[in-house]
Amino acid sequence: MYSSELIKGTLKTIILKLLSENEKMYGYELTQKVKDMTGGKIQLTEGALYPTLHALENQGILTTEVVNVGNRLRKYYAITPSGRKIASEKVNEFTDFIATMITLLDLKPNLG
Amino acid sequence: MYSSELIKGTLKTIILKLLSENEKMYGYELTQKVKDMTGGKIQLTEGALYPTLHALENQGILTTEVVNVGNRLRKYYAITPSGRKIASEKVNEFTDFIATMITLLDLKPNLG
DNA sequence: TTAATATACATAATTTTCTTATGTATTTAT
DNA sequence: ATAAATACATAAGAAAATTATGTATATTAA
Repeated sequence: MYSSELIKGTLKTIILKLLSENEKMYGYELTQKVKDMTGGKIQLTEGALYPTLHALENQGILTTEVVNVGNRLRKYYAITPSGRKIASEKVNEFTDFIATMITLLDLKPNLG
Repeated sequence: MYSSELIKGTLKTIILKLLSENEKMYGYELTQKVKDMTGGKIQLTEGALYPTLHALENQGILTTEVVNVGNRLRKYYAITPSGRKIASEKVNEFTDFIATMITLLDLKPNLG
Protein backbone atom coordinates (compact mmCIF):
# COMPACT_ATOMS: atom_id res chain seq x y z
CA MET A 1 0.00 0.00 0.00
CA TYR A 2 1.19 3.46 -0.87
CA SER A 3 1.10 6.31 1.59
CA SER A 4 -2.42 7.56 1.17
CA GLU A 5 -1.48 11.02 0.03
CA LEU A 6 -0.03 9.72 -3.24
CA ILE A 7 -3.24 8.12 -4.37
CA LYS A 8 -5.27 11.22 -3.73
CA GLY A 9 -6.62 12.81 -6.82
CA THR A 10 -6.48 9.66 -8.91
CA LEU A 11 -9.74 8.05 -7.81
CA LYS A 12 -11.96 9.63 -10.47
CA THR A 13 -9.44 8.86 -13.18
CA ILE A 14 -9.28 5.20 -12.13
CA ILE A 15 -13.05 4.81 -11.98
CA LEU A 16 -13.66 6.49 -15.32
CA LYS A 17 -10.91 4.58 -17.11
CA LEU A 18 -12.14 1.21 -15.87
CA LEU A 19 -15.69 2.08 -16.82
CA SER A 20 -14.50 3.11 -20.27
CA GLU A 21 -13.11 -0.37 -20.79
CA ASN A 22 -15.94 -2.34 -19.19
CA GLU A 23 -19.48 -1.52 -20.16
CA LYS A 24 -20.72 -1.84 -16.59
CA MET A 25 -19.23 -2.47 -13.19
CA TYR A 26 -20.49 -2.27 -9.63
CA GLY A 27 -18.75 -0.69 -6.69
CA TYR A 28 -17.41 -3.76 -5.01
CA GLU A 29 -16.23 -5.05 -8.36
CA LEU A 30 -14.21 -1.87 -8.86
CA THR A 31 -12.47 -2.33 -5.50
CA GLN A 32 -11.55 -5.93 -6.35
CA LYS A 33 -10.43 -5.15 -9.89
CA VAL A 34 -8.11 -2.39 -8.71
CA LYS A 35 -6.77 -4.52 -5.88
CA ASP A 36 -6.08 -7.40 -8.27
CA MET A 37 -4.51 -5.28 -11.01
CA THR A 38 -2.17 -3.53 -8.58
CA GLY A 39 -1.21 -6.53 -6.48
CA GLY A 40 -2.91 -4.96 -3.51
CA LYS A 41 -0.90 -1.76 -3.78
CA ILE A 42 -3.98 0.32 -4.40
CA GLN A 43 -7.11 -0.46 -2.45
CA LEU A 44 -10.14 1.74 -2.96
CA THR A 45 -11.93 2.41 0.29
CA GLU A 46 -15.70 2.36 0.38
CA GLY A 47 -15.87 5.70 2.14
CA ALA A 48 -14.13 7.31 -0.80
CA LEU A 49 -15.56 5.18 -3.59
CA TYR A 50 -19.31 5.34 -3.03
CA PRO A 51 -19.61 9.10 -2.54
CA THR A 52 -17.52 9.60 -5.68
CA LEU A 53 -19.71 7.25 -7.69
CA HIS A 54 -22.81 9.09 -6.46
CA ALA A 55 -21.29 12.42 -7.42
CA LEU A 56 -20.37 11.18 -10.91
CA GLU A 57 -23.91 9.92 -11.35
CA ASN A 58 -25.38 13.26 -10.24
CA GLN A 59 -23.17 14.99 -12.79
CA GLY A 60 -24.46 12.79 -15.60
CA ILE A 61 -21.08 11.18 -16.10
CA LEU A 62 -22.34 7.76 -15.03
CA THR A 63 -25.70 6.04 -15.13
CA THR A 64 -26.87 3.29 -12.83
CA GLU A 65 -28.88 0.14 -13.02
CA VAL A 66 -29.83 -1.78 -9.89
CA VAL A 67 -29.95 -5.53 -10.29
CA ASN A 68 -31.09 -8.18 -7.88
CA VAL A 69 -28.58 -10.98 -7.51
CA GLY A 70 -30.00 -13.67 -5.31
CA ASN A 71 -31.35 -11.62 -2.45
CA ARG A 72 -28.88 -8.79 -2.62
CA LEU A 73 -28.84 -5.67 -4.70
CA ARG A 74 -26.02 -4.76 -6.92
CA LYS A 75 -25.72 -1.31 -8.41
CA TYR A 76 -24.10 -1.29 -11.80
CA TYR A 77 -22.49 1.84 -13.13
CA ALA A 78 -22.02 2.62 -16.81
CA ILE A 79 -20.27 5.55 -18.42
CA THR A 80 -22.16 8.03 -20.60
CA PRO A 81 -20.80 9.52 -23.83
CA SER A 82 -19.93 12.76 -22.05
CA GLY A 83 -18.31 10.71 -19.32
CA ARG A 84 -16.24 8.89 -21.89
CA LYS A 85 -14.89 12.20 -23.10
CA ILE A 86 -14.02 13.26 -19.55
CA ALA A 87 -12.36 9.90 -18.94
CA SER A 88 -10.18 10.37 -21.98
CA GLU A 89 -9.23 13.88 -20.92
CA LYS A 90 -8.38 12.74 -17.43
CA VAL A 91 -6.21 9.90 -18.66
CA ASN A 92 -4.40 12.24 -21.06
CA GLU A 93 -3.86 14.74 -18.31
CA PHE A 94 -2.50 12.07 -16.01
CA THR A 95 -0.15 10.81 -18.73
CA ASP A 96 1.15 14.32 -19.21
CA PHE A 97 1.47 14.74 -15.47
CA ILE A 98 3.59 11.59 -15.21
CA ALA A 99 5.92 12.84 -17.96
CA THR A 100 6.26 16.15 -16.17
CA MET A 101 7.00 14.49 -12.84
CA ILE A 102 9.57 12.18 -14.42
CA THR A 103 11.39 15.24 -15.72
CA LEU A 104 11.03 17.22 -12.52
CA LEU A 105 12.16 14.43 -10.21
CA ASP A 106 14.65 12.99 -12.69
CA LEU A 107 13.09 9.55 -12.39
CA LYS A 108 14.17 6.37 -14.11
CA PRO A 109 10.89 4.49 -14.20
CA ASN A 110 11.23 0.76 -14.71
CA LEU A 111 8.66 0.16 -17.41
CA GLY A 112 7.98 -3.51 -17.72
CA MET B 1 -1.71 23.87 -15.29
CA TYR B 2 -3.02 20.53 -14.16
CA SER B 3 -6.31 20.17 -12.36
CA SER B 4 -5.33 20.75 -8.78
CA GLU B 5 -6.31 17.32 -7.51
CA LEU B 6 -3.58 15.60 -9.51
CA ILE B 7 -0.75 17.48 -7.92
CA LYS B 8 -1.99 16.76 -4.43
CA GLY B 9 0.25 14.54 -2.43
CA THR B 10 3.36 15.29 -4.46
CA LEU B 11 4.38 18.54 -2.78
CA LYS B 12 6.61 17.02 -0.10
CA THR B 13 8.28 14.74 -2.63
CA ILE B 14 9.05 17.67 -4.92
CA ILE B 15 10.45 19.82 -2.13
CA LEU B 16 12.62 17.05 -0.70
CA LYS B 17 13.96 15.94 -4.06
CA LEU B 18 14.96 19.48 -5.07
CA LEU B 19 16.61 20.05 -1.71
CA SER B 20 18.51 16.78 -2.13
CA GLU B 21 20.03 18.11 -5.32
CA ASN B 22 20.66 21.67 -4.19
CA GLU B 23 22.34 22.29 -0.88
CA LYS B 24 20.04 25.16 0.01
CA MET B 25 17.02 26.84 -1.51
CA TYR B 26 14.50 29.40 -0.32
CA GLY B 27 10.75 29.22 -0.72
CA TYR B 28 10.32 31.59 -3.60
CA GLU B 29 13.22 29.93 -5.38
CA LEU B 30 11.44 26.58 -5.12
CA THR B 31 8.30 28.01 -6.73
CA GLN B 32 10.33 29.44 -9.63
CA LYS B 33 12.44 26.34 -10.11
CA VAL B 34 9.37 24.10 -10.32
CA LYS B 35 7.60 26.54 -12.61
CA ASP B 36 10.61 26.70 -14.94
CA MET B 37 11.28 22.98 -14.97
CA THR B 38 7.66 22.13 -15.79
CA GLY B 39 7.02 24.87 -18.31
CA GLY B 40 4.49 26.39 -15.93
CA LYS B 41 2.50 23.18 -15.67
CA ILE B 42 3.13 22.90 -11.95
CA GLN B 43 3.03 26.04 -9.86
CA LEU B 44 3.51 25.72 -6.14
CA THR B 45 1.21 28.03 -4.26
CA GLU B 46 2.50 29.89 -1.24
CA GLY B 47 -0.42 28.79 0.95
CA ALA B 48 0.64 25.19 0.43
CA LEU B 49 4.38 25.66 0.26
CA TYR B 50 5.19 27.66 3.36
CA PRO B 51 3.17 25.61 5.88
CA THR B 52 4.74 22.46 4.43
CA LEU B 53 8.26 23.88 4.75
CA HIS B 54 7.53 24.86 8.36
CA ALA B 55 6.25 21.37 9.13
CA LEU B 56 9.30 19.72 7.57
CA GLU B 57 11.51 21.98 9.65
CA ASN B 58 9.62 21.12 12.84
CA GLN B 59 10.10 17.46 12.05
CA GLY B 60 13.85 17.88 11.73
CA ILE B 61 13.79 17.05 8.04
CA LEU B 62 14.92 20.51 7.04
CA THR B 63 17.01 23.18 8.71
CA THR B 64 16.83 26.91 8.05
CA GLU B 65 19.14 29.84 7.78
CA VAL B 66 17.81 33.37 7.44
CA VAL B 67 19.90 35.67 5.30
CA ASN B 68 19.56 39.37 4.66
CA VAL B 69 19.65 40.21 0.98
CA GLY B 70 19.61 43.95 0.48
CA ASN B 71 16.83 44.95 2.79
CA ARG B 72 14.77 41.80 2.57
CA LEU B 73 15.02 38.51 4.39
CA ARG B 74 15.39 35.25 2.67
CA LYS B 75 14.93 31.96 4.47
CA TYR B 76 17.10 29.20 3.13
CA TYR B 77 16.16 25.58 3.68
CA ALA B 78 18.64 22.72 3.69
CA ILE B 79 17.96 19.01 3.98
CA THR B 80 19.28 16.98 6.93
CA PRO B 81 20.71 13.45 6.66
CA SER B 82 17.46 11.95 7.94
CA GLY B 83 15.60 14.13 5.45
CA ARG B 84 17.78 12.83 2.67
CA LYS B 85 16.74 9.31 3.52
CA ILE B 86 13.06 10.28 3.53
CA ALA B 87 13.51 12.05 0.21
CA SER B 88 14.94 8.91 -1.31
CA GLU B 89 12.12 6.79 0.04
CA LYS B 90 9.51 9.20 -1.24
CA VAL B 91 11.03 9.29 -4.71
CA ASN B 92 11.20 5.49 -4.80
CA GLU B 93 7.60 5.21 -3.70
CA PHE B 94 6.51 7.68 -6.34
CA THR B 95 8.42 5.78 -9.03
CA ASP B 96 6.68 2.58 -7.98
CA PHE B 97 3.34 4.39 -7.91
CA ILE B 98 3.85 5.62 -11.48
CA ALA B 99 4.62 2.09 -12.67
CA THR B 100 1.49 0.82 -10.94
CA MET B 101 -0.67 3.54 -12.46
CA ILE B 102 0.76 2.92 -15.93
CA THR B 103 -0.30 -0.71 -15.62
CA LEU B 104 -3.66 0.07 -14.11
CA LEU B 105 -4.62 2.73 -16.63
CA ASP B 106 -2.84 1.03 -19.53
CA LEU B 107 -0.90 4.19 -20.30
CA LYS B 108 1.59 4.74 -23.10
CA PRO B 109 3.70 7.44 -21.59
CA ASN B 110 5.78 9.39 -24.09
CA LEU B 111 9.14 9.34 -22.42
CA GLY B 112 11.45 11.81 -24.07
C1' DT C 1 7.99 59.42 -11.27
C1' DT C 2 4.78 56.60 -10.26
C1' DA C 3 2.36 52.55 -11.04
C1' DA C 4 2.69 47.81 -11.85
C1' DT C 5 5.07 43.69 -11.41
C1' DA C 6 8.30 40.75 -9.17
C1' DT C 7 10.49 39.24 -5.05
C1' DA C 8 9.83 37.26 -0.34
C1' DC C 9 7.76 35.93 3.62
C1' DA C 10 3.47 34.47 6.47
C1' DT C 11 -1.17 32.96 8.11
C1' DA C 12 -6.31 32.32 8.32
C1' DA C 13 -10.67 30.77 6.40
C1' DT C 14 -12.57 27.66 3.53
C1' DT C 15 -12.99 23.75 0.46
C1' DT C 16 -11.92 19.35 -1.25
C1' DT C 17 -10.92 14.79 -0.67
C1' DC C 18 -9.85 11.27 1.82
C1' DT C 19 -9.80 8.00 6.17
C1' DT C 20 -12.03 5.88 9.80
C1' DA C 21 -16.01 4.42 11.95
C1' DT C 22 -20.44 2.81 11.84
C1' DG C 23 -24.59 0.64 10.07
C1' DT C 24 -27.45 -2.87 7.50
C1' DA C 25 -27.88 -7.29 5.28
C1' DT C 26 -26.90 -11.58 2.50
C1' DT C 27 -23.82 -15.34 1.06
C1' DT C 28 -20.12 -18.48 1.40
C1' DA C 29 -16.53 -20.89 3.67
C1' DT C 30 -14.61 -22.86 7.99
C1' DA D 1 -22.34 -21.70 14.21
C1' DT D 2 -19.13 -18.41 13.28
C1' DA D 3 -16.16 -15.82 10.49
C1' DA D 4 -15.14 -13.88 6.28
C1' DA D 5 -16.61 -12.20 2.00
C1' DT D 6 -19.96 -9.78 -0.68
C1' DA D 7 -22.60 -5.37 -1.27
C1' DC D 8 -24.42 -1.21 -0.29
C1' DA D 9 -24.49 3.48 2.34
C1' DT D 10 -23.42 7.55 5.26
C1' DA D 11 -21.41 10.48 8.92
C1' DA D 12 -17.60 12.39 11.66
C1' DG D 13 -13.18 13.78 11.50
C1' DA D 14 -8.50 14.59 9.51
C1' DA D 15 -5.36 15.99 5.98
C1' DA D 16 -3.91 18.78 2.41
C1' DA D 17 -4.79 21.84 -0.59
C1' DT D 18 -6.92 26.58 -2.49
C1' DT D 19 -8.08 31.21 -2.00
C1' DA D 20 -7.73 35.38 0.27
C1' DT D 21 -5.34 38.52 2.84
C1' DG D 22 -1.45 40.89 4.91
C1' DT D 23 3.27 43.04 5.10
C1' DA D 24 7.27 44.85 2.81
C1' DT D 25 11.13 45.71 -0.55
C1' DA D 26 13.04 45.84 -5.34
C1' DT D 27 12.72 46.35 -10.06
C1' DT D 28 10.69 47.42 -14.46
C1' DA D 29 7.73 49.88 -17.54
C1' DA D 30 4.66 53.62 -18.70
